Amino acid sequence: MKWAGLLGCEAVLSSMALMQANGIPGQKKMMSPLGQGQRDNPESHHSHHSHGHQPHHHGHQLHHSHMGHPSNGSCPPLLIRKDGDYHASRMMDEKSIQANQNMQPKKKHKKSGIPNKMKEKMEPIMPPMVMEDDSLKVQKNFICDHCYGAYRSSYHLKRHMLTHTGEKPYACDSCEMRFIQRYHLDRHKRVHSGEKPYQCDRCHQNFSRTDRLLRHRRLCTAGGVSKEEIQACCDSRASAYPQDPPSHTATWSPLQPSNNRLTV
DNA sequence: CTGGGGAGGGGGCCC
DNA sequence: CGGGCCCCCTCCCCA
Repeated sequence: MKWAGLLGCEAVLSSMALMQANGIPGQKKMMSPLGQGQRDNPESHHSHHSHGHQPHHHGHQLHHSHMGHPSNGSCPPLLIRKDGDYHASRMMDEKSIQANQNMQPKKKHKKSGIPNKMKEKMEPIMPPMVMEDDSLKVQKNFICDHCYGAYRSSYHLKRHMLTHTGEKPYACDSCEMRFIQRYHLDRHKRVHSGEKPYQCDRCHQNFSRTDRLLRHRRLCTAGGVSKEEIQACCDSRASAYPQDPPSHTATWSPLQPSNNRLTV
């Protein structure tokens, strides 16, 4: 499909339109479409809570005025192309994208080898998802007008847009840090609390982050290392982290159970 | 190594 | 029931 470079401004929805349609998580005084699942309000993070489940606010105000994006407002800051928005090309929606992905080996998690920031700088001219054989590519219909980054859903695009606007909806109530993604805020909070709820079941080493634990486990189990070797490794670590194992027998686990889906 | 940041993707919820 | 949107988890990069 070669539509991406062909559209004029009139053929796209602006980010404002997108935001009006969907809401941007955490624009000050508003929260995402609480009508949609009415999840957390970022501002509610200022209140104390224990992990995770904030009171839901139901603000729905959109915040139009201060995006401060660099495109001067003469053109829409986003190029949004979806079914119906652009009739000439049949753009795939999220499900179709996923279905399409099933046609190929799943490429779990990006990695072009190009640093993300570099990619943004590299792709201002031609959108990245214009491919000769799009059947082999993940369809990403949501294009950022700032960097031409392509995203699979409006949600991912909106999230990405915050990196341009500098907006960080999720504020830490213990320090001045703010985050674009809520999960990053929750992750950050453990810096303050010092908690390391993720524990390796083998060596009982504790981690504050799931990805650290997972990486640890991968390293432990990578490359045909024998069980004995792993055990030896973990035993040595265990001496440095002489904590008692958790009572449960999960392969890993947050000491405070959560709804994560990690399976090792 | 630790912490922050950007992004991919699964799955749940609502319409 | 399916689509759209979103949350959450995970991954990886970088400082």
